[in-house]
Amino acid sequence: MPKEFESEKAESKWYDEWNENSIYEFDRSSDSKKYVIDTPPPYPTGDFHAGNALNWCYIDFVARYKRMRGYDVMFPQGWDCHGLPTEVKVEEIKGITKNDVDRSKFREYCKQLTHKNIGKMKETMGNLGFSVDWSQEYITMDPDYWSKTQLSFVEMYKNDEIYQRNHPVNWCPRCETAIAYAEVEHEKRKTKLNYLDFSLDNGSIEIATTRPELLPACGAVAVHPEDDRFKKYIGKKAKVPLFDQEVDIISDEDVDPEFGTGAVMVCTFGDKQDVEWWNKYDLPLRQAISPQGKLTDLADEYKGLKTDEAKEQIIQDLEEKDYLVDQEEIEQSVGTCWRCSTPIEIISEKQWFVEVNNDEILETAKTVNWIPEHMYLRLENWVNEMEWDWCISRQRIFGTPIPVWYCKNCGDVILAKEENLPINPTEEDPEDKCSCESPEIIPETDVLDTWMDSSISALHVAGWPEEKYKENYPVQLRPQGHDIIRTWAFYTILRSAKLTDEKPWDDILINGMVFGEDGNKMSKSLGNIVPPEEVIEEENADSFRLWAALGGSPGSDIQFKWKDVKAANKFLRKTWNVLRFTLMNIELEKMGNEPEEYNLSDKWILAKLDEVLSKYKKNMDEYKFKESVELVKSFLWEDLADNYVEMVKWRLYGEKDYSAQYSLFKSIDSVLKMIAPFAPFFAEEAFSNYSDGFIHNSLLPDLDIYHGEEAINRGEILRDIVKRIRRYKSNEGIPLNEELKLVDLYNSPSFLKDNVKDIANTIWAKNLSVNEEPPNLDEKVVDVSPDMSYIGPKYKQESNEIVERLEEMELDEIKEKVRSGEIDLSLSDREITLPRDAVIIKKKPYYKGEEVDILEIEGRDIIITVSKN
RNA sequence: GGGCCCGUAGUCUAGGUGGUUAUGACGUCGCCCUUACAAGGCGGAGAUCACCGGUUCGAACCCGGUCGGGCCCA
Repeated sequence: MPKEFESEKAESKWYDEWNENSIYEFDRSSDSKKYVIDTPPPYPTGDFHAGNALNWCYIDFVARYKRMRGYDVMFPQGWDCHGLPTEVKVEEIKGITKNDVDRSKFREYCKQLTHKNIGKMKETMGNLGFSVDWSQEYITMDPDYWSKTQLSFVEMYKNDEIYQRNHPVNWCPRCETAIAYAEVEHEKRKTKLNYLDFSLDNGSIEIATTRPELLPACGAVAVHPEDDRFKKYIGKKAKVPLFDQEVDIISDEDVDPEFGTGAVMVCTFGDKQDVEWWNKYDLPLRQAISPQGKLTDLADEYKGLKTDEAKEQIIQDLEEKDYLVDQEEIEQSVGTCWRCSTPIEIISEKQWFVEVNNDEILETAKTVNWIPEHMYLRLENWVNEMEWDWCISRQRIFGTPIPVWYCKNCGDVILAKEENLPINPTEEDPEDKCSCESPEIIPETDVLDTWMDSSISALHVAGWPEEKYKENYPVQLRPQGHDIIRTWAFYTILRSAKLTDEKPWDDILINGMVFGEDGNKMSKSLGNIVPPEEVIEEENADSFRLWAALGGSPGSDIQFKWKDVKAANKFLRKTWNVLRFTLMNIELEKMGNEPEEYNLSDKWILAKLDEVLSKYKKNMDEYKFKESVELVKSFLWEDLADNYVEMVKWRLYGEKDYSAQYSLFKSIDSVLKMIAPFAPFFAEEAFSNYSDGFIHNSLLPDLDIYHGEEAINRGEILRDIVKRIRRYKSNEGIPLNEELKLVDLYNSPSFLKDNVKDIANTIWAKNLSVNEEPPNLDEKVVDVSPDMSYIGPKYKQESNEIVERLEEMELDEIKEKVRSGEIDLSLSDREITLPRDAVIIKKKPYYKGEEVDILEIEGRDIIITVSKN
């Protein structure tokens, strides 16, 4: 076995071997229990970053672990291709706009770019060793997939869960498309609050607005019903400056009297609040902004100006005509397009919507097991403030086509037939004519929001729409980041509830965000990005994965730290060396048979291993990766390497003792299997030094050779003695392989008599005696202190006084009382007698005669005396 | 402004159901090459458990408040 683990060699070798041998392939028809994962289909940006990597590490830990527990695991990988970023990128690369080429050409460009990006990301996934079953790969831009998206649309349309109507939508004037509420980001920006005079029949009312360019869209002025300044105007009319429309003065509780003047104008539409009031008070629809972000006919002379140009111009005119009373700089939160940061507008357009049923979503979400639990609250919170239905139409090209046409004659919607899907209405005609018999149709050119594709990923991987999808549905696991709970998790639950009346998954495992070493969220602009590739190059893939496991628990954000990666590497090195030691000292070919007898130290390590294995399984079942790795690490390092190996060296070297060989082998083999899900390359490489086949194809052992308290307790006594003497030697500057003349144990449990050789040979004692009786030494009581865990619950309020009395007493006096067995105390209102248990007695042995050292073991009665030579 | 999470040595961190001496890692200091590993072993120093108040015989832990940080949203 090589001296060191060569990660580069292992990484380049095993990933290919695993795939060539198809060891991660899911077999739908097999009898074994299934474990299906609804892997996130990432957006193919070409960059698989550290945040993705954390998410995928969690998935891979689970996938590999479940396989080793006998599950047939499906770890698929999809790609959520459609959407704006690719279109924008294509326009940039090709130096065109989407309207310069025909639709199919543009789609083709988008597909090419997407394929290229997918290739890059797959490479990183491979480098990190993810056990994806590539035979299950899906790409949402492939007609195969979008036929499913379209089918879901058709089904939901038929169930009246999708409808089309004029409705205010969030609109990006740059991208010229509607966007969903969830795609709106909020940025703090500085702007001017303008104080304007609206004239009344007699006098005027002063309102404050940040958007004077919306004056032509003004449909009302609103004040608080209790506002004494304005009460008298409620129900009257006000005249909008420059545009002269007369609008009602209405009152509403939601007006903040503290903001501006306490009077606001209500427009079509400045913000969500306007939409609400427009609905509530049935205000006129005054659309002053076009889909291109320019002012419309309503704006008279300002028509055709962009909003910011219009704003400037209008302010200037207001000033000239004395309507502008004052201006004030304020900070404001502006809704912007998630893609291009352009401030969004709310405009009324004919769009397609999915009905959002809040109760149904929450009810379904509640039946899912959220890890960590509190992440459910984020969804609940989001759902409870949902007021609009989900706008699913996008005025773009690269997206799943909406499978409908309109009749030119009567305007009816002609829905595509299920059996004709996938279909692109801009390229194909419907099978049947409209019911009005008119032959002329207009294809729908809008495409679907990309969340319509990705929100059926769970259904897709389960095999929907084939009937047998039900065998795998709900799927077992959805892993995802907490940043997309309000989108992907939300939409998936919504769609699952509508299409199947079921929850999409049993468990949802949430991962946090990745921060850079400076403590900020990794981002290009902060320059704190560490790409996974860099870590693999500097250290190795397994150490990166161990960082992901150890850096934090699911749900919590996790900071990238090089020193964690390096520490992980040390753990691997230590494991490698223990295996190397093992293989150098065992007869590998014999390992199939269980030895007939075990030594106490063997029973101890095997019982300990049994305990570690069962805790490990419990942790892994609960997605506690950090705890799992820590558990294995401390077993490997402390129990196995620092103690067990030291205790069995003499048996391995001298007697070639089989039970020691076997126990050592079982231990390190189990350790490797437990770290295999976390460090797959390392584990496979290590495994190949002593076994055929793949470690990732093997099962986690169910050890039941020795277990239980007794073996562990007794073994720990043995370990403590050996450890104590090794520490003694180290402290005394005695080389560990130097002999000690005489070692005597006192107050020893009798079973240790069977372990004289173990102890003597481990610590190099020429002579060793084990005595049950106390040493012929004097013991000095050095301290008597109250035992609060006894006194507290028993004496409650009197506890403090008891402690005071005890502390007042001289050591000699209390010693005397302890000796007599009765610690009588006089409290303020009564006399009590404490039993011996109420105090903790610390003794120190000492020796009057020759040169021996006396060692104690913390927490044990055993006394060790040592004569060096 | 709202919801959720979090404040424990220089840094990161463990601490079901309250029990007095708070865990581990990195770093730091000292000693030691021990037939796998000095990228190792043994040991030391380093914490008023953010702050204030309450419940309790007893609070890092439970309750209330304050301050600070993070995420998501308005």
